[in-house]
Amino acid sequence: MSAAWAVAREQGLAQLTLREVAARVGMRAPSLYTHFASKHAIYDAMFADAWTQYLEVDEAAGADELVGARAVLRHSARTFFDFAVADLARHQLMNQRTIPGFEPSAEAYGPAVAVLDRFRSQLAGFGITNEEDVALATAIIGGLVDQQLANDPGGDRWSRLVDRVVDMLADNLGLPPDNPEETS
Amino acid sequence: MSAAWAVAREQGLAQLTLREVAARVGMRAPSLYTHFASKHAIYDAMFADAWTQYLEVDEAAGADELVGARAVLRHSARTFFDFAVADLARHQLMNQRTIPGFEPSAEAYGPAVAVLDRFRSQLAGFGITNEEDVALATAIIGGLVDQQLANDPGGDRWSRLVDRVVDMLADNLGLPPDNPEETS
DNA sequence: GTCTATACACCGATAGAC
DNA sequence: GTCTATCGGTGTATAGAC
Repeated sequence: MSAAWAVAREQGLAQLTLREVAARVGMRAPSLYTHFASKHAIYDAMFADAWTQYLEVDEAAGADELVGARAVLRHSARTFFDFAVADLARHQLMNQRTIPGFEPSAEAYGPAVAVLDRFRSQLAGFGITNEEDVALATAIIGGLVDQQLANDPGGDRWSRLVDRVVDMLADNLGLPPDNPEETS
Repeated sequence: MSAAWAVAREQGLAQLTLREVAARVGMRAPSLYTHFASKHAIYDAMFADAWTQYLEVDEAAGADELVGARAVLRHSARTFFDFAVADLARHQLMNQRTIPGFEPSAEAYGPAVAVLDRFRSQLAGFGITNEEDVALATAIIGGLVDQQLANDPGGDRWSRLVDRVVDMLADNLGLPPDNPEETS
């Protein structure tokens, strides 16, 4: 698995080959079929691994301990953005349909669903329960990530917009400013 | 070219093969090298073709003839969204980095730059000249498109959010409501 | 069980005959 | 300009050694 991640990072997710992964663990390509049913099964395990990684990162980030809806959302968005931008191959696997014909299995989707549920309940804590609002929030943050990786990899042209976007979203959702005596 | 588009639509952009394209025009694969230097050269021509298509669609849509900044932006956003969602393979080529190692040539970028310049001058007409605001607008609409195609292809879960997102953006940009006697 | 050796069908690309 | 033949690469399958 870690060999597979290394190859994906170095050569690109789609350029991952069984022969290269096998070579890094001192094997020949066909031997991998003892452990994985196919190349897609490797992607599947990586997909689950990546979302499990993020679930732990998100829990460790402790956004829930902050005071104020906007502060919590800003922190969650920043955590997601930074995690996604830090590893292009991982992000392509987690959030895009880069690999032709690859669809994660139901088991692999488990941790991804857990992450989304965490976000949903976070929003619910601020009275946001509408599914449409959740879809809006994920789309907007995802849009920033995609633009950053596609058009300014390694830079910060869209990274600098994360806080602004969260506040824009909070305004649209009708969330009050965190500090009551402030007016926007 | 039209054969290439047909293959990309039917089998996926990345599954496009020279043999299949050649077969559809009554040739063998190597003969294509007389007309294109490589497979990437075909992608390059398709990239330019797609953005040229959109440039024409956008000009024909006539958003500029509408009255009111928000109405214009809503119309432009809808035009872009519908065009992108109508053809997954085309959108992957135009707006994502789906093909490993493929980077459009400077010539192929021409029409794409023209489209962006059109959008930029549209915003400038409403007093929006900050590059950051342009980046924000493109990221947000792009985010909707990606979510729609990835998580609800053929549906309308994010399509329904286009107007709302444009108004959210307009609020953030400080654009007044189109109808002066209305208050948000 | 675990791995190797071998094979197959496909890919993009090139060389050279016509 | 198009062909055939071929090369090195890929994912994948299977037979058989240990």
